[in-house]
Amino acid sequence: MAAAGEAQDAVDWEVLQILALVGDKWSLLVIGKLRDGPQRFGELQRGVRGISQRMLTLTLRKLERDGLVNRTVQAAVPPRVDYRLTVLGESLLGPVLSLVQWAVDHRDEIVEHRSHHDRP
Amino acid sequence: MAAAGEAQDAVDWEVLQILALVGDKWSLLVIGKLRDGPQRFGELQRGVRGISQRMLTLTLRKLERDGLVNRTVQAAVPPRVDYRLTVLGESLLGPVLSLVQWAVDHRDEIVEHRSHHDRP
DNA sequence: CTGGATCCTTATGGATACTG
DNA sequence: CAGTATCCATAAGGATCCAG
Repeated sequence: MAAAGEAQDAVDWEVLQILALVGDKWSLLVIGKLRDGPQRFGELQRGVRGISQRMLTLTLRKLERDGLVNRTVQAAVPPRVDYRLTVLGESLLGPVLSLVQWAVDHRDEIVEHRSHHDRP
Repeated sequence: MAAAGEAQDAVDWEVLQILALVGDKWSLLVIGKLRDGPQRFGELQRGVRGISQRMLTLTLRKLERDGLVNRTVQAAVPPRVDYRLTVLGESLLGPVLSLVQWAVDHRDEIVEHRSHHDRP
């Protein structure tokens, strides 16, 4: 009977998918910024503190590939490129925000425990 | 008026805290395994597919330091060490599972979009 | 059984310069 | 403006050996 093991593997797969989507430093911050609505490349870079041009590009490419973000180019001079959350991307907002809310609710507890652990 | 910027920074801080807690490959899997109840080091290593001894140790140390996991040693030969989720750790389960549920609900959509993006 | 120490390879990401 | 390309430093992580 390998049903239990297979079920566990399935769960693991989902978890790893989540991490592949938003488990890096920038994806969640970019998605969070895009909550404000469609934005241009430059707006995003100014909005997400500390992100480099390179990482913004890589992050947007990944989010686009995974279907969370939509990229629209308007051929003009100077060029204008807008990024917006897709329906799929917006559907991710709920679960993510509940996690953020958890962090808000427990930040003091975490910080407290961490310092207490360093100096018992 | 810098209130908006400060609020955004606060949100960013929470997001980065989440990533520091569970944004790595193994933390979520270990937490997921600990849902089954308190377990020994060896059980965890067998339960979390592919984790090395080193990474299990490091992950558990981090989770312990952040107050998500409790470590109890029973002096004996051979030594026995049990790990269990703390109350704080269990409170994280809800938000995390809603995220997992999201991945379950949209896995087909994600896979489909990904392959479609590779071959347009 | 639990887990620390070391070596070594790869992945990540910042800085910078250049292009349509 | 919106990238692409390159170089380089650091971090992450696997394999292995050793010890209480």
